Amino acid sequence: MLELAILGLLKEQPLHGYELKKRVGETLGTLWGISYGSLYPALRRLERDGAIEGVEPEATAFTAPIPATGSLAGDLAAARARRGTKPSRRTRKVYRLTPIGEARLQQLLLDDASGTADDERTFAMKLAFCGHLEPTARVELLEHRRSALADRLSRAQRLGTGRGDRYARSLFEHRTQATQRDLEWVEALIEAETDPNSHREGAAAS
Amino acid sequence: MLELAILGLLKEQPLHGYELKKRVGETLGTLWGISYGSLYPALRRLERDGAIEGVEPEATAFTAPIPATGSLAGDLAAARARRGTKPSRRTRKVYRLTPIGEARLQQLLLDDASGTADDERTFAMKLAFCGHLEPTARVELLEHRRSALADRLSRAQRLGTGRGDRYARSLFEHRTQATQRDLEWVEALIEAETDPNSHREGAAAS
DNA sequence: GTCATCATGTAAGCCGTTACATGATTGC
DNA sequence: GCAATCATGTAACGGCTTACATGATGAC
Repeated sequence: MLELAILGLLKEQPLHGYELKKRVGETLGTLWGISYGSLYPALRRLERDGAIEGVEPEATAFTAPIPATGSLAGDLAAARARRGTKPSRRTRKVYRLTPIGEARLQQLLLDDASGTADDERTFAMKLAFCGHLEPTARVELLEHRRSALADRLSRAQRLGTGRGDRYARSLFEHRTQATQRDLEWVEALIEAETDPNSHREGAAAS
Repeated sequence: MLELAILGLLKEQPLHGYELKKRVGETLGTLWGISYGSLYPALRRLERDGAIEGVEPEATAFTAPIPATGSLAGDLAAARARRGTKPSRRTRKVYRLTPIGEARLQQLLLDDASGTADDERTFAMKLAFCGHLEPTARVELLEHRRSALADRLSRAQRLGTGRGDRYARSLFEHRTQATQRDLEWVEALIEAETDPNSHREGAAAS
């Protein structure tokens, strides 16, 4: 999951750890807040495995490329000096996805994590980054989710109103309804995917 | 969390591990399926701490109490022989809540687990067992949840439509709506709690 | 007598967290 | 120069899962 988040975000643009953490918070909202204690070790691991690599500081966030002198620290200082305004932050390490990392991302997006606890989070992550998937694979992901939700729903409906006191029952009902809405949502996503009309950029999703 | 589930279920009636696992699945539905690898160690831990204790086999599931001979295995066999029908299963250990366990349950139900990841699960568990709480404490639990959800919602609304491509945005929107519904649900629960009319047994919750 | 199910347990490991420690840069 | 924030990192630990091992019972 952590890997998926990191690779997915780096696919869009190079980032450093601190920023990465913030983005995960924005993308997954309340669903997940990663901690530095897991993030930084993960970054080093991914770098060791060749999935990500550091980028030269001055290439980071500015559209105009600046010729390097060979000294990293020197270049950084120079780049800062050249602009009068808000300099980039300091010793941060900006990472970028390598081809190996791309492959790894595809793999993580594809592989069947069903049956795992924490289905919700995993699917949310996958959905957030499924734009990097081929349309076919994307539909497959959505269909898979749909069938999982449909199963869950029918199981819940077979159980009726649930057991326990009114609190437990209310919980059960509320969850069942939530599942139903999740299902409808996923079905709408699938339809949007299938219907070529809604594929135009800027089309609003319900 | 595991402890909460165990103590909450045992509060209602004595059960053995295997059955406990099934009940958690029924109560929490898709939210959580515990595994034996965590359940049994937890049971032993709770027994060691005096929160739960084993019950005599024949007292387990039958209304008519049968005098014990002193030999557990003997009593079990005897009890089985006395009935012609479906005998109880074998070497299962049936546990019951002790006063210490009750206190522990109250404590777990009460203490502020906000800020923790996995808020959802924890609240779901607490709600499922909040029938064992005093009305005041119950309302407090609900109010606490309400304020957490309200915060979350307003933060989401301040962010607008969310970042990223249409998948990420759709996820964001869907989650925001889910939060809104959670909030309405909790508010309804609070109102039902406050209104003395709806406290009659058998009253239907919307 | 053997298979499926019920039932309990252990060992290893994963994936993350908390708490802590440290350093760079900017704003005042 | 001092505080706030940005930024990176490490160590210890926690809770749960998976995979494995074992045994009892009932159905056939």
